Amino acid sequence: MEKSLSLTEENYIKAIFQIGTTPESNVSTNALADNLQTKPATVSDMIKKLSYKKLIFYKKYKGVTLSASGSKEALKIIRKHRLWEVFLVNHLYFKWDQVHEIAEQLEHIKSSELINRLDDFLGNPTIDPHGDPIPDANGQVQLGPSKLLSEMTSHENGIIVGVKNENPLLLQHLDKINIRLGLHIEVTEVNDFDQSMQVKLADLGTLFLSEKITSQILIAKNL
Amino acid sequence: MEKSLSLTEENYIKAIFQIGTTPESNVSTNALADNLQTKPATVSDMIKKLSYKKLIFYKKYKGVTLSASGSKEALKIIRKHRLWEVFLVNHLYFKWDQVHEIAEQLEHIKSSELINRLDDFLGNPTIDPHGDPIPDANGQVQLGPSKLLSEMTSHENGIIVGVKNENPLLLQHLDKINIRLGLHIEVTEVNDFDQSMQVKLADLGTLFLSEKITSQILIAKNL
DNA sequence: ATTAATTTTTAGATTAGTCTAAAAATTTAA
DNA sequence: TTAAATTTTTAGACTAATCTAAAAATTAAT
Ligand SMILES: [Mn+2]
Ligand SMILES: [Mn+2]
Ligand SMILES: [Mn+2]
Ligand SMILES: [Mn+2]
Repeated sequence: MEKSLSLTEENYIKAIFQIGTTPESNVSTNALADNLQTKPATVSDMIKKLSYKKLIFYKKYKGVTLSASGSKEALKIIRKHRLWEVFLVNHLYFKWDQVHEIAEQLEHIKSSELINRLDDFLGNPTIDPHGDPIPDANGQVQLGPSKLLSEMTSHENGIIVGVKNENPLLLQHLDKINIRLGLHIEVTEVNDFDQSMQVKLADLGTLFLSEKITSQILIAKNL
Repeated sequence: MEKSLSLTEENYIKAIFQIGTTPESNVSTNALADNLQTKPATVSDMIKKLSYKKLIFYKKYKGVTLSASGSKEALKIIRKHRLWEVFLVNHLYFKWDQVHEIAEQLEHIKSSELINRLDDFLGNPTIDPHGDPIPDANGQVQLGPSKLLSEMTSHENGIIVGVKNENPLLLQHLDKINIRLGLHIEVTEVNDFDQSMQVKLADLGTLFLSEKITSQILIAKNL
């Protein structure tokens, strides 16, 4: 019976998972320190511990990658985080910009019984309020392919399926200009100079968007 | 802006609240150590800290009592604990013997917005699944007066309104013999030798109950 | 009212997680 | 390819929460 991870250990595992683009990509000490708002020296210590526990692979100065058991843990935490976000938005009527911080706490509650019942209660959702996929009880995620709005060219169109990060200020701004998941969007013009765009939203008419925003919006890639 | 309590501090404050019968009663170091499954030496240290923070009154060797701010904190934690228990039973279909441990974790989630929305979502319940009153957002509790079944005499009757503790084995046993909150109960006989009782339950006929059980069941005191 | 038993506190260590400052390794640039 | 810049690790220290062992205070029992 291996002891369950501490809250801190869970946060490290999750950060490694989320920083690494591919499962094999090495995550640097500094990147982790940045993400976890701590100091590189602190990260170095924790890395040794996680490595000893075989949750990560680690070679000095070469960064870390998650082991199979590390990935499994990460997916469990992300599953909990996203299911709680769905609960907060769908049942407690929080806005999408208000839930991340609370979910950061709730994701550490230990009870697989609880999370599976919550999953059922919510109707086994496959995406969270920000369009991120929710891993199932076995850690499987099905993520429809998507691209950034900023990567699209004039006259391309598609459906908004997600936002790249959960910064409350970004989310509030998107609310303000009526951008939300599920909307059909068409690029009408791209300005070469600053990559700003003019787009047309279903029903809502025309909008100008800076690259700062278009680089955060995910569009479904229709296969 | 006073820093929020640590999980450990919260558990101490709650234990002091729950051990003390009246708000003024002094809670001993050993009683706390027992309740919190720790050692008296550890309690002595923590007591100093909580005293320094003015959450408790403390005189060496004389035990502790909660200050006004300490009581307020305790009631907030108890409110959270009991609201989460209602959620787990009413919406996730946990049994009443399965929720205490999970609520022990959930009670430490920090967000008054969350707990007030949860309260509304649940329909502002006044009691938890074990019959314990739920403090409102201002820390007010309204507890209908009750007495122990073991204190009743032959031919007395009343409504079961609570259980004194949340030991899963006790709760499971009560389930097994069909005793639950809201039932009308009448004492038909009390055996002087061991205080065991014969009782009649609405619809469910006659039952024999040992003092071990009757001393855990609360009956409404009809005024 | 002494003595004995119990309770509580202090003293000294330990572990997890954190920090700063300095040393070592790696990467980048001249 | 050597020097400079950057990244990472180590060394040493700190805080919160815990423990064991021993000392001090209180309470109970002769
Ligand atoms: Mn989130
Ligand atoms: Mn999310
Ligand atoms: Mn409980
Ligand atoms: Mn309860």
